[in-house]
Amino acid sequence: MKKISDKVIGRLSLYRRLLLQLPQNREFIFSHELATIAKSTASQVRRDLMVTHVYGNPARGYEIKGLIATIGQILDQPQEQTAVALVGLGNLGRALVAYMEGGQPKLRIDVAFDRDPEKVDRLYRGIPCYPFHRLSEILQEHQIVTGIIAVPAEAAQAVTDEMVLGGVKGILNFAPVPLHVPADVYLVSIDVMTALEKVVYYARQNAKPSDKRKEA
Amino acid sequence: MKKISDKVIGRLSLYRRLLLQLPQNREFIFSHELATIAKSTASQVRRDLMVTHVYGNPARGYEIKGLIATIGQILDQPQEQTAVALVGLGNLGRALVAYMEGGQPKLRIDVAFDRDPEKVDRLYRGIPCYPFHRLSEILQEHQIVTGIIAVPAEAAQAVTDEMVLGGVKGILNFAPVPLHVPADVYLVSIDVMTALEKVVYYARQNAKPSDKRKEA
DNA sequence: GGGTGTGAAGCCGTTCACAGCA
DNA sequence: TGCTGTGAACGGCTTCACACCC
Repeated sequence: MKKISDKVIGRLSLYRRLLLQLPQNREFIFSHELATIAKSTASQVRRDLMVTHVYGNPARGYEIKGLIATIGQILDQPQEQTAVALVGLGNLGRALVAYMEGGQPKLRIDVAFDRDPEKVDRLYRGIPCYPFHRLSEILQEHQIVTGIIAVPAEAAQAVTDEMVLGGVKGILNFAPVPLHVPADVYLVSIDVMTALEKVVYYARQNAKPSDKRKEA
Repeated sequence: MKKISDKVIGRLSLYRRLLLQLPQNREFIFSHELATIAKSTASQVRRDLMVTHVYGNPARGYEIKGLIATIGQILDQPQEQTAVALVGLGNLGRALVAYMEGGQPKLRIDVAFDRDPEKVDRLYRGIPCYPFHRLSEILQEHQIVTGIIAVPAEAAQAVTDEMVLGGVKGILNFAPVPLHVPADVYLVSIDVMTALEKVVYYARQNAKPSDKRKEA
């Protein structure tokens, strides 16, 4: 299978989620319809779907079942569930646990880690929680290759290093620090403060022109 | 001031945060040094800093104070604090409150909203919480132009519409749904499940080659 | 010599536009 | 006729490369 770009993978994940929400009896969908619900364009959707090799029919559109199945083949582990490790069980960590319970059933948070002795060696919503110092050991033991970092900035690089030691190859980071990882580890950082600053900046730009309050 | 791109705004925000963490007595920094801590490249940094019109000196680098001040002029509201509204006080919402307490002091969550009558009409960490139906009213009253959506997917579009009605021009969305907003509203969506699926995908790709466990 | 500022090139992702087909 | 699949054009961002300067 050739390389599929980052962006396309992200959109395929979105398309699948949207397709799964369609009425069960719905069989086909046109690119422009999927584009509408994904807030995208028809060309973009067609381009993206090319990588699935699910071909649409000009009269009917794309077969929904086929798309869902093929996107699953691309994104999901062939077998059962994929185990993910979560480090940090603060508000953010707990929000993520809730998120996952609703979402993709193929992904499961298998183990959690926290610094707080109160949380360690207990279950949180069925997830066992261990202390930081057992990180790499337990990741190796469970053969986990994906980790989520939900700890404060100061701890993030140390946690990352332990994860890498434990054999993790993909990290989703919520700490507001640029992390250093080896070349064979894929890192996605979600920087909430930066995102918010962007929004504030553009909100201001857009609010300015109509300074004399446009609301009636 | 000419248009500054999305990406550049994001990096300026990051650069400022990193510069603020430098030792107080540090006066100058070279582009390659800033690049190292930002996990970027020297050319990228120099390109980005061009928009600030803070010029570096080949012998010394860039003056840190000047950079921080100029980035502040670009990103921050000229006067005091910028008020932000938060909708949804679940785990995610509370995590965001905590985030903001640590971060940028220029940004402050002024009001919160929740569906839960238990939370409504009380203070959470000093932030007053109102019911959903007062959203647009209160946003207008407080002249708030920036909102954060931290509610479940089902409620997100309705909340968005109310925000827009209330005069919001920038939205940071954490609900896993593509939202529809008018052209003059700037929207950033952070889709955690999609980000995680990306990470899982690439983690698998990277883990595969060394299937016969490389750890000694 | 080593770093900056910046045109120019390169790269990638998106959009256009159109032939082919149900 | 209206939609698909896709080569080609376009546009934006990043990287290169080099003249200029301390």
